[in-house]
Amino acid sequence: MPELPEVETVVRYVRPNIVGKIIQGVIPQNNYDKVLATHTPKRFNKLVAGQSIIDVTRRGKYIALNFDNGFLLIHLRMTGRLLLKLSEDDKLKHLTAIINFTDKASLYFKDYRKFGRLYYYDSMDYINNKLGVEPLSKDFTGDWLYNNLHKNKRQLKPLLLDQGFIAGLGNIYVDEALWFARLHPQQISSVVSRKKSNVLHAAIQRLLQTAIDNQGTTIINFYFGEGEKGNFREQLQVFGRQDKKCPRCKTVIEKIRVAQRGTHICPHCQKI
DNA sequence: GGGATTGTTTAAAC
DNA sequence: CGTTTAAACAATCC
Repeated sequence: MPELPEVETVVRYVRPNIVGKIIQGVIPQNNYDKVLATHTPKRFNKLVAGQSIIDVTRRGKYIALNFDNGFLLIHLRMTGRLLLKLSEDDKLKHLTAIINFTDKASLYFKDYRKFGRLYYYDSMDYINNKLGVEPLSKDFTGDWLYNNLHKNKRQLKPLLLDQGFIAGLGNIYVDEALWFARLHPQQISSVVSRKKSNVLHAAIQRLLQTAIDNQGTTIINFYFGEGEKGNFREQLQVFGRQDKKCPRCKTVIEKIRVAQRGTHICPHCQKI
């Protein structure tokens, strides 16, 4: 379940291995042309073939291969993985695309649920207009969060999950951040106090940065490189810890549903 | 077999 | 209009 820290971990893993390479072609696998979200395979290849990778960056949960002219974006969705080589036991039927380079190297897109997609855009404008603030950028300030929580009248959890509000948060880090700020996920955003908003702001930034430092969180299926796991799981306070005790007050953590998503809360610390 | 799981988009309902 | 809910997408696990 790659969220911002996991995507950043993948970017840092592939960047030194593919910067400078020239794309020869992008080949959908297993008849899954749908993996190319923006163009037909023929058109997609016309746009990316011959392009040199200047840099690999991240915007929200998107990975961006930067060309001199244009961008190839990759979204891992839930189970997507980027591999620099295939191991013996990699199941070929789970491959959805291969990006071939002119030096015979390849970047393999493996995705057993097939939700992950590749996109080509001339500029990042389309994606930038769709996505909200980068939570680790200087634009994401305490003032920004407080003001924008109060511009909306929505439940906190679906608001924080909305990529058009803040780009990159997912189920894990939202549950963790709300617990740190002692905020109930169904609290309406416009009534959050300045004090709690500030705690939430600090928690979001600290969680994301610490998770990146620990190469992300592996719950079930986040791996990068050659099967390496993220180490942040050990630092989770509520996510996946239903029926266990709240680290703060020892109340039993509950798993509830908010906006159709499994949601972990301490019923004592987090009240509406 | 039924239900939950995950992120995002889109459509419909409120 | 703003917000909420549900379905769709795919495959697997319990």
